[in-house]
Amino acid sequence: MVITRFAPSPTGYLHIGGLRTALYSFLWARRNGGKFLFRIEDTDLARNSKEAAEAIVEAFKWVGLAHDGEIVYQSERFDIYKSYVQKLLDAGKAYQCYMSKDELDALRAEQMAKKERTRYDGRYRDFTGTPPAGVEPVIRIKAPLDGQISFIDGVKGEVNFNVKDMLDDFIIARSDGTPTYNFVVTIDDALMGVTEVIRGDDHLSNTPKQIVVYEALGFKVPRFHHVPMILNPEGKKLSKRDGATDVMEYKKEGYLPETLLNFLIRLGWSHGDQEIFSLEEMQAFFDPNDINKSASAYNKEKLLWLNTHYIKTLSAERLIEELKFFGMDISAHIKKVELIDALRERAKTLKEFAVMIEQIIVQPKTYDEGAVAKFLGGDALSVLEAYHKTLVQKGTMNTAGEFEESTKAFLEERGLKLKDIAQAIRIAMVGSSVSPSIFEVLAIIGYSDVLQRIQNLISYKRSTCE
RNA sequence: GACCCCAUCGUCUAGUGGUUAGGACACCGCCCUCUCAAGGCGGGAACGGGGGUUCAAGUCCCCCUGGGGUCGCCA
Repeated sequence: MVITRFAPSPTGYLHIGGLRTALYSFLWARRNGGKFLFRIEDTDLARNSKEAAEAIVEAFKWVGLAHDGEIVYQSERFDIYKSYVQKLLDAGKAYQCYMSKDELDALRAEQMAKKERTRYDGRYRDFTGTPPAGVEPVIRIKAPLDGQISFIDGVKGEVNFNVKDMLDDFIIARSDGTPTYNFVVTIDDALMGVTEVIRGDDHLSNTPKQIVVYEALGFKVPRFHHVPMILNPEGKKLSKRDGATDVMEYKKEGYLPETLLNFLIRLGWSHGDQEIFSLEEMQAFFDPNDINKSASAYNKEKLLWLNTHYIKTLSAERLIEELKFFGMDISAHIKKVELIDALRERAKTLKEFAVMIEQIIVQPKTYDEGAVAKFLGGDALSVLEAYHKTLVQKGTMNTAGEFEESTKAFLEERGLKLKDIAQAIRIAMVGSSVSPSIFEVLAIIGYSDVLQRIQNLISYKRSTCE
């Protein structure tokens, strides 16, 4: 049974790097019929907030990655951690260290000055004397003194660390009694039965520490997959300054969850030349052993391209639903499907999509001056008036086909081309010279509103001429 | 600074010793066309450098260079 997990610490929002490792973990568990667990790493009471935890859960919900079981909060498991600290203490595998923070800082400064690597010197490792008064001790684990710690990483391959230049007796419980990260992750991963840990590259050098804990506690070491970081377009580490590292920011910008997932899975992973993956395909093909070793920069153009792809191919129902978030509810519009289909190939984001819809369904309040000057000069206005008259005589019209037929007949009678009137009609309908095919637009706007919009333009033009 | 990781078009990548080094995004050109898109066709564009190994190296080994990460009583 493959059990994976996503374990963010709630210090802020869910960022796209985190979402990517979550996606990978999710897919690998699903592909193997295993479990994908969710844990909130909130042991640092001072820095974590309930809101941040909720924001992460919300973002998770938006992209639609369902986890198995209840969410585990580390802040509710301190008793468990405490018992394991005690276990190590009793077994002589951990000890109390009475070194104060100031002393530690001084030691580090000294080591730094000597250009040595900073490390705890183990002064209380075998201490048996009387502890100094007034110092609350921290608990340190007895790490091996020499040798090598090696493991096979699913993406990096064999990784070796020399104990001498990597490890020291690191702290597993602070002086206030709360346990630290490297200690609790291993306990929880072991207790939750996690078999494969898929996480960011930045944890690679934590791994030997965690292996020390696994071994001290007699737990089975899981398989690790350290996935490379995501870089910003300049090739530097992605930071908050780069903007749009918050998953929910993508929702606000009008990206679909499908887009983001598809984008993220192709960053550092591939399946031949395939670019588009449904969630089902991702589940069928994804294997953490195929993840690239090198970091990858994300590029906005590709993200945007993916979004246009999904907007083009998604069902009208879904699009109508998604558009509501942008204040555009067209679920009651009689031509809603036509509206969606007329615009889906032009909108790059849902945000844009909403604006484009508005430009069609709401009568233009102003007209693009440049377009009016360019396309309504000469006898264009009288042609438009004649066209209006022709439409009035029709009594009613409904489909794009009907509008097209009448318009073509009108033009033919006068020896005109569609070119000669299309832009004038477009300006009447939407106020500018850009829109989808005019016949589709006419059908969407509807017969009576079409007449009115043409009339409006004519009146406007007449009034400005005089 | 120490340790670890990494290195194919501008970007994401294919490539597991023999390829005209393939695809995608972006860019440029042409076609289509009622505008804008979309779409179709075409184009330019890469193995960081140096040594080996081998009949043969983008692929294996070493060095250099460059980039990234970690060195907390943060996670």
